[in-house]
Amino acid sequence: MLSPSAKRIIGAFRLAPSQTRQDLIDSTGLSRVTISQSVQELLDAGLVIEADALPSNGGRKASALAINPDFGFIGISYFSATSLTVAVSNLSGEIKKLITIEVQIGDGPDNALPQALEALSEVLKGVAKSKILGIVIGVPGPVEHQSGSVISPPIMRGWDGINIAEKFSTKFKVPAYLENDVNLMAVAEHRLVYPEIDNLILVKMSTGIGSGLIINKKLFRGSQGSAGDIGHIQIDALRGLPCRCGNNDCVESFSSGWALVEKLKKNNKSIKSAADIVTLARQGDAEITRLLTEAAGYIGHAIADAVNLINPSKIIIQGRLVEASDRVLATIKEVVYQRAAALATKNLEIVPSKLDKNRGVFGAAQLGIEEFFFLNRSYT
Amino acid sequence: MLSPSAKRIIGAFRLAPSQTRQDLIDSTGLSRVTISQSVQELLDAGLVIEADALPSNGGRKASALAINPDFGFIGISYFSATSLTVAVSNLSGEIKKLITIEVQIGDGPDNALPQALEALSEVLKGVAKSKILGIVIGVPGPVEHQSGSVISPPIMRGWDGINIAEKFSTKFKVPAYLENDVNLMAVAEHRLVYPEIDNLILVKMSTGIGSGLIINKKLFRGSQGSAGDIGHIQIDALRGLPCRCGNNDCVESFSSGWALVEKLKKNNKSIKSAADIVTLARQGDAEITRLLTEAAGYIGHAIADAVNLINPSKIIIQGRLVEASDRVLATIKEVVYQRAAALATKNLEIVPSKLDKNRGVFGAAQLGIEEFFFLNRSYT
DNA sequence: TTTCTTTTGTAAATTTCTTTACATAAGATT
DNA sequence: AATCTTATGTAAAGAAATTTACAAAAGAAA
Repeated sequence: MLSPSAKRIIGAFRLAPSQTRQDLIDSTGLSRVTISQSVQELLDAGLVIEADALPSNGGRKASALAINPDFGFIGISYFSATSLTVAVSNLSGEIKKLITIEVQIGDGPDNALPQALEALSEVLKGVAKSKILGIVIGVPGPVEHQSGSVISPPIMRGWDGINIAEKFSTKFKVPAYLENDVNLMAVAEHRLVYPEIDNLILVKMSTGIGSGLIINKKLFRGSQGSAGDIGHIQIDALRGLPCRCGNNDCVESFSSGWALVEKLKKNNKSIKSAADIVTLARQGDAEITRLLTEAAGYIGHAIADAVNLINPSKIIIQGRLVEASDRVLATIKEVVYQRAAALATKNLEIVPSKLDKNRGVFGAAQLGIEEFFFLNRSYT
Repeated sequence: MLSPSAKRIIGAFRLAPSQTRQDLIDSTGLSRVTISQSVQELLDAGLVIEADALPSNGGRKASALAINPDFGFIGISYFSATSLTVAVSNLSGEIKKLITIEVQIGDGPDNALPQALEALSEVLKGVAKSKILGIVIGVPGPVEHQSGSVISPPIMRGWDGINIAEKFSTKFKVPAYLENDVNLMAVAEHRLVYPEIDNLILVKMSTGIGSGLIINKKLFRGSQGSAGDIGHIQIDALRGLPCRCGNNDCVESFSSGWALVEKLKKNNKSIKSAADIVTLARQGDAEITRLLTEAAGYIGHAIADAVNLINPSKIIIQGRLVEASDRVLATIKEVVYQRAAALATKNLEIVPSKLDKNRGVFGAAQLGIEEFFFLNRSYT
């Protein structure tokens, strides 16, 4: 069992991965003596390692300390609508192994769930059982945390009410956490790219439209776990357009990948998926670019609402549709800066994501690491 | 100087104002010995008092402990658009004195500010200087905390950039905190009526429209202090209606008290203020009731957006316009339950305020008490 | 080389809280 | 009245952190 001070030091490493003992004194508020002793305790336990010495500041060189990346590992099982990615992360958040296979999550859990358990156990083969510290499962649907299950998920047909987290925790005998995919992306952007930002929104515009909220540097889930549901904000201009959620006029019912595909199918375009839209837009298809711009406008409306309400200082736009045309991000910016209140946009930046397509997996790693360090505090 | 444990005990009283020593053991996690000793320390310091003994649970009666309400007092200066209320609260949040005078805040600070300082010093006359623990100033405009001033306030003409908090802290030689009026109302509703709710939104629909957000039981101000700006969410159906904020189509531009007054003035009604609307609506004026219902519909749109994004479990509706007709609240409920996503409304309650017209002052008292206990920790 | 400066280690005394143990207060139950 | 039960007080020993004080390592500057 670690001393309380040692735990505080671990906490400090979350905000700054590499720190000298002097840095730790400042960031934890603990005394120099306590830092000295507790760091020794962490070094002995193997949780922290001493990295290379830093260049001198005119005196003795300080030695950089960091969490031992290989102290343990997080297993990740990340579902998108059409694929499953299983991965292993170390305590630095580095993805050590990653396999993606095709899985239709809409076909229900009967195949997908055993497949995920099997695939995860496959990528975890090289890892000693005692070094598996936790598992994070990402899913494209609304998550209820207490029950570890998804509730009325629009695209995860057949998964409603199944305790997904429990399946993993039972098989691997470690804590398992279920989280919404877009929330994980928001965590990734915050922890890896903008850790100093207090309030941030990540908007994903792909097959569906959703967002993840970081409020006061923490993932905010809302009272039912459905916070950030920007895709189902209603736009009156859509006048009765049905959404797959059952309601009408949602941003998603026009501006999402699936909605655009539906619309273009009718106009006898040879379009089957959101990917085709991207391809055609990149080839300069004027009609599609016009449609994308219109779609971006509506998303801009919803984002402007979010800016007025939440007043974040950073919005990250991500998803296939942004990649399709520069007009998309440009239009969103235009609309948000025009529609949202002046004070709220004063220091607001709207930027594309800087992470690659595995951002959800990165976020899962970060979440798993934090759960391990801060909830499951019984590490020896 | 209080011991750390004593401070934790003080913190526990914020969540439950009356607790026995046994309760404190549970709520603080401290040991029985430490509770016993630290409570004695607080009793000696006069910060805590021992109230009457509670009925027995089969053994010795427990004695209820509470913060000593008269240990010190909070000075409050609360501006509305047309009035100034100065008040004194004790540490229980009880308002001991309250004076309201007519002041037009739109006439600028030259008269209003000295008047407020003078009036506050008047109500504080009976209070020993050493017992004034802090001052909270409520204003109907966007507040920037670092600078203690309002920024580009739409109705507080001439106040922009003036360090209001400093004027009070200089005169009374205690910390002074500037806060937005609607934020204070949200604090009041949460602390006094729904302390157990994690996420709550208070919507005020009066001359203007605004909201205050309680997120994870704490007042959420956003990155620039403008969070909760629900009144300037845009409604496309309004098609170019100018708002006093300079933009078009804001909810406020149709649904607020000032907008309705403007509209009704043109239709040659004998209407001068929002109060007249209330009077006529109560008399059953059909046109006004119809207008109010339409206005409520638009506010419902904006609230539905907020519900989708923030997923609170309670929304409190407050303001003159709600009091004008039962149709207002009914319409808001209808629209929100219809427009917001099913999961987000599953456990959502939309209710009228239970506090009286001084709710903002109550909130200021709560804020002042919390600032005193948790920021200004040097109380002897 | 000598003398700074920065960074870290360690011992001793002290403070704060914890656990353990024993004691007492005060009402309920029998 | 005797015996529970609940609530609290207090002393003693130990754990964990702090402050204080003295040292030492290691490079920069003179």
